[in-house]
Amino acid sequence: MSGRNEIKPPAKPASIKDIARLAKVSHSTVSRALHNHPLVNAKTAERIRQLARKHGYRPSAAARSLVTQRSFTIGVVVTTISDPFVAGVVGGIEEIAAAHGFSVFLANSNADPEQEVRVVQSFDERRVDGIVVTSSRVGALYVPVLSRRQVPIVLLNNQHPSQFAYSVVINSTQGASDVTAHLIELGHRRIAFLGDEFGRQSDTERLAGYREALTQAEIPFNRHYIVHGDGKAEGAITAMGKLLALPQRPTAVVCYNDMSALGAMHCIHGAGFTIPGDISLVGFDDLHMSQYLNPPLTTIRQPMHEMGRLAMQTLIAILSGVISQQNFTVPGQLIVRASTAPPRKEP
Amino acid sequence: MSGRNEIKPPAKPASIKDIARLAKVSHSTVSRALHNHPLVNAKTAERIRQLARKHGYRPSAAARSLVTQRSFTIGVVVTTISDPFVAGVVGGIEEIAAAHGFSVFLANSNADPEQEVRVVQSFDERRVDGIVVTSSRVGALYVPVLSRRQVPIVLLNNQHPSQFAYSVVINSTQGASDVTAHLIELGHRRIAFLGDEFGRQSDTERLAGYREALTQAEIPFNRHYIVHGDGKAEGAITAMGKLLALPQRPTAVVCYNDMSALGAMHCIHGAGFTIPGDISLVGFDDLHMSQYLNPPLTTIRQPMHEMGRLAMQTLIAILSGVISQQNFTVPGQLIVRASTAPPRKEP
DNA sequence: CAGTCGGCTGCAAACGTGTGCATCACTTGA
DNA sequence: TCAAGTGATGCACACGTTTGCAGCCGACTG
Repeated sequence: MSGRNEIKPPAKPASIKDIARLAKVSHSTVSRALHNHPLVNAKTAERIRQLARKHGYRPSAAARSLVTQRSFTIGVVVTTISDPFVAGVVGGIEEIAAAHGFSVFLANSNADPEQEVRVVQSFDERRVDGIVVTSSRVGALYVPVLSRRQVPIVLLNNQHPSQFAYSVVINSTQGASDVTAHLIELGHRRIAFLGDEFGRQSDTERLAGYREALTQAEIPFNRHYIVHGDGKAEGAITAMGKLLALPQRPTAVVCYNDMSALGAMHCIHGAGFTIPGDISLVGFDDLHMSQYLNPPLTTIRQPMHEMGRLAMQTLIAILSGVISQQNFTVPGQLIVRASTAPPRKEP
Repeated sequence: MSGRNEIKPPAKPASIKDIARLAKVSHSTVSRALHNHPLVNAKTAERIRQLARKHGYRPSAAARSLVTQRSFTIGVVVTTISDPFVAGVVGGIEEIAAAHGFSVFLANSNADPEQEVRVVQSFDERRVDGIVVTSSRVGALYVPVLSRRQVPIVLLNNQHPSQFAYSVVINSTQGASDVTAHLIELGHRRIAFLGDEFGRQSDTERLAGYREALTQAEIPFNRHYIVHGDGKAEGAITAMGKLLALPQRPTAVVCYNDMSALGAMHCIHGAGFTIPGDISLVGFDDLHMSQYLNPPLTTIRQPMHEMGRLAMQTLIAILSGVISQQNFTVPGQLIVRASTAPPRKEP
């Protein structure tokens, strides 16, 4: 927090009064002309607009929002923008925001509570009109802001949903169930689950979906087949190692997400096994790269871009006073690729 | 550009005058107390600060920047945040920005000129203190803003550098030369280059580096070994297909970036060849996933996060009035992994 | 010809903050 | 006792907009 000192101001841009002086009218008239207000003479208005264009006049958003009490900005908090899923979501948010004249503030929290507090303060000072929180573990932390300033908050795939906020979530249970069912249909019975120890809500739900499919097929649950990584490739490698060390190895693994599947894939290949020959592998997300992996990954597609769009559309609806649905659950779609196949025949 | 109408304002937050009323002092005193100005009584100041904290007072950034003529915001333009390289850069920018009390506006241009104009206008209205443009083809487009308002602009890996702006670029020539030399050292002589038809500056430079290494080793240049994709996996697949169709296939391929390498890898495997057995493959970027590919990818590491940090640090230096170096060229680092090996012995 | 009305324009206040300058109370020194 | 000085505070203006209201001018009506 240093360095906010001794900073020199840039050149001053043209103000509405400058334009007024040039047009020989009051600044009120200029304001009205630029807003196409009907109460200003058509010819004068056109003359003013031309002058404004000529001098590259841009109204100050700060001054405007001071009087209108609306900033036309929203804040987006993410754990890290380097996560490809998060980046996809942010892309969707930004697209809709821009189309409606909103600018978006992006802030990384790095899952650091102290940093999250700073982000909230920053958004508060900026008087953002709304907030989207993606994949955070502490979305609830943002609720105080909401209660004080009535700023609508949309939680996207939050790990700790609050009933006081709006939300957009993937149907984790259904997705995990579908992908597990797909493996069962192929003939697998020794199916493991590689979760994310940090993914509270979604990990629980995906595990539930996995178990649901097992139950449905009357396959007994084996607790040794449940291991946990960190939702990234690194943690998945260790976790996958544990599965490979089991006396009776699984013939298929359901991974928490595609990045975990990538790590697991790396581990499996490193140990000299083949996919899907020795082990079938599935992910969750359908990241852009997943279709090009070797082998291409079977997974549950999470429409990240659309989810981002939906979050922003919800925000705009709320701000427009439209009564919006509180909670959206979007379905995942099973994408079958070459990383899954029937298990090898028992010798 | 619809929907900026009929939007209801949120609850009004506490203002400096509210705090002043509660503390029974003028708003000037409150302002000074919160800035730790020495000319206010220590006890009064503490009392005011407590009151402010108790009522969750946050000064309005808009009002402040109106009088100080500084917004403590910067604008970041990217073609698409879904590009993992771009996301890494933005992460670095945001980290430094946050540490210095700056907030960042993120805008996607989608490489659409019309959209770029809108972004410039938006940043102009918001009175951003600085701009970072990443991997754009039209960075020059932002210069008019600079000339009118003296807003410093830092171009990061821009495809059309302007001598009027600051810049941070990867040393593409050196990187491509190093990675090509690595292949030559392994014994390859039939080396192809798979470029990016849209990457003006960087494609030219990487191609130059490739040729430089060939010349150094006295390997004749073969124009049939030059093909172009689109910098993404999709385009690389088609381009790689052309190389595989050649009567005398190359034994190694230098790709424009890791995403292209991913596509090429997919194509090669799809055609039944092995890596690095039949063909050695190298990329450029060292994306996070690259180390986990099958096989792990040899590439040039581009320190994206650090480049983002450097860009933001440069911006802050300029804003602080420190005379900063105009152009930074950062070196790439050769990372050797399993996608490269000596060529198979000729039969 | 006086009065009214409609179309256009300007005045002034407000939004929330920072800051130069005047002011006030009180202490100190001669 | 009075002048000067010191420390703390308030006044008032500025920043660049938006907007309710008053006012002006010309034309039309009775």
